[in-house]
Amino acid sequence: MSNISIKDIAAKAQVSTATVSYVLNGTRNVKQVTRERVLQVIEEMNYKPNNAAQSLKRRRTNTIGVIAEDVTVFNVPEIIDGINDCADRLDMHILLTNLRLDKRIGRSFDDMDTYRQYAENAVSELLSKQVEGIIYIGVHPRDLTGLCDTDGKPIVYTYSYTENDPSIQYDDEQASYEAMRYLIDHGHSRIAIISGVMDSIPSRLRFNGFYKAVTEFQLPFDPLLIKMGDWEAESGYRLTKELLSLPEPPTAILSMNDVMAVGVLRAASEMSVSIPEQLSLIGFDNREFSEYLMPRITTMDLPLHEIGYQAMEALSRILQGEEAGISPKPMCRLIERDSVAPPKR
Amino acid sequence: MSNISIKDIAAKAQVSTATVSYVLNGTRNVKQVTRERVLQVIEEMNYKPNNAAQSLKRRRTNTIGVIAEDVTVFNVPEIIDGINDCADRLDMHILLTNLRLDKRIGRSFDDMDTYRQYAENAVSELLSKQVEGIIYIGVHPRDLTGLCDTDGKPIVYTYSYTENDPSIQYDDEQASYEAMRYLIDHGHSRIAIISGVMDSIPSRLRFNGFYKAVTEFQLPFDPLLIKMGDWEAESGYRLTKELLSLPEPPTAILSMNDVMAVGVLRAASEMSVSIPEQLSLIGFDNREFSEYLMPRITTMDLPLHEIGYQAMEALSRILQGEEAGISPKPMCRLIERDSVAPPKR
DNA sequence: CTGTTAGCGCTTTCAA
DNA sequence: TTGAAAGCGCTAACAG
Repeated sequence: MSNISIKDIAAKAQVSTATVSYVLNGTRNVKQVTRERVLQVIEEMNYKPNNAAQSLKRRRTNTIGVIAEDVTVFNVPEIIDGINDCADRLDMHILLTNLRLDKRIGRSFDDMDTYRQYAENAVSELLSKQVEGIIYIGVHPRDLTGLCDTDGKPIVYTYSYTENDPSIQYDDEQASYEAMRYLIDHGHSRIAIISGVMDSIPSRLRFNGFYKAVTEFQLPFDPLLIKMGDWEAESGYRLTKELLSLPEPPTAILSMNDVMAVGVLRAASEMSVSIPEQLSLIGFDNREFSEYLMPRITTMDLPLHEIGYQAMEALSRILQGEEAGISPKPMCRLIERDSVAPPKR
Repeated sequence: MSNISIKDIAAKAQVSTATVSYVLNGTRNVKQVTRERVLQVIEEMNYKPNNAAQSLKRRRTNTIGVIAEDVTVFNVPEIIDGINDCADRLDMHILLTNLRLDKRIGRSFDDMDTYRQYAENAVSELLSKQVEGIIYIGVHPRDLTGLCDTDGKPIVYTYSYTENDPSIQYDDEQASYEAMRYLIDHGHSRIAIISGVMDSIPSRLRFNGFYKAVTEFQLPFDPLLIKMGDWEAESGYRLTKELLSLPEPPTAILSMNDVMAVGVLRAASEMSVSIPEQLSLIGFDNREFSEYLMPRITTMDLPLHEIGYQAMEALSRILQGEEAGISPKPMCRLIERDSVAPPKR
């Protein structure tokens, strides 16, 4: 059992506790033989320094807190992984709190009051554990201003943002612009878009990218090709049916997420419209299943790992007293698969 | 900034530090007015107790360590969530370490030496942080005997096991038996099975369940219906082609995971064998995508949340000085969807 | 009901 | 090159 303290080591090695501390931390020159003797005793007794005592004394923990709204939501684990990746390099430690929002409050993210309590408790606990900063991982990009009071400690948001604190997000607008360009490059001009719920940031940004491409490439603009979904497969299904029933149906659909793309697939299949031969499809998120569908769908990969990594970097920079710095937004990357082909004429 | 200590509170509230501590912990009766005064000052100054100091003094941290081999692997987040769920109720805290094994060593889990170092460091760090016990979450069920020396602190394994320590796993054998029964109940008797790699524990156990059903229900036993896959979609694809080319092909396939089931779907589609009309299919794992395939596939849901929950419970019991206790293995649950139908005759 | 005080295990200043 | 000793912020035994 680890009730061995520096004192036990000191006694057994016949030195003072100070000396043990010196060899442990390399804070001072210690005679070679002494050092070796101490090291050996440490080894023998399998001594592990008590981190609580160290933190108390040093008044530093090298630890940051990570608050995840829900670790079971698809984007979160990869972001955590990115944070870990960076933290390992910086020799920082992570204290992870899982708010379990999905299980506890379902999808009602609109009303912050319902989960503010959870967030506050998490922050409070983390602060109590002397973290030097916090990274907050949302499950859905939205404005979280006023959610957490971190008592002056720096906080960085990912996959969400606030008015005052730094936040790391990928470039949604660029992503949908790229997707459109890819479709256009393949010869499409009658391109429909199925959005997520319209009060969501990504929906708006992705629309911007869409419009930008439409404008820039002078595509015929047809409001009938713009459909408002709600992120769920059912809406993709329903809207695709509408789209394909149009007198002049689109030759390609850009779906704002992969889940709705599943609905597109189903609708197309039911209407005997084959993808990609008669209809091209691009999804968003590069969800794991997008690769398993038939056909495997072309989709936008979200730079989740990098978002986490950058969040950790930014926080570290702030901790060093530097500016958060505005590294360029991580970019999405198109994963080319089998759901896009030139339109048949 | 939280450099406010109990002393500051004591001074401002004109009491001793002891009194502050008493009201904070409710360890002793404190006169109503005094308590309120203290509480108010605490509130005013936004005081948060220093956890490091508390732990040091109390010699208890109420904290356990969780070592996840890789948080980005599908089974892990849900297990973590279960641990969290239980830990919240027990008022225990979690220190999570992500080994990042998938990114660092890929799939070479066979050679423990390649990752022992990571595991040892993780344990060592956790011990240093005074965790009272550890839960280890594997990404693949296998024997981990000798991986970690926890220096006498209790450890519970999930999704893996060792010879000497308690471990929580679901019942693989029962699961495949149930799947078989479901198929049999639907009228199938010529049932093929596509396994994972054969040196894996789940493969063997699921085979046992398969045999048990075959024996118990006196199905015609045909070795041609037994195929060894490797967990990947490609193997499901290839083996299904073999199966469907048999003089007397099976009417149903039990695939030992959902990924290989995707291969089954592809092969069947290519050979114009429709599922479930001409071929029934059951998968394993209830991966998210299984619901998005066409048809939505019937699959065995793994009780991941419960595994995590039970691991935490078991650890807590050990910490209380009780026996780990052998609660019954959590059961898998068949998720009925659209890939099973009676065989056509 | 409240206060004084010894220490938890460690780092670090000061002194030798 | 080493040691003595003062605390870091807190809890709890002891005293009143």
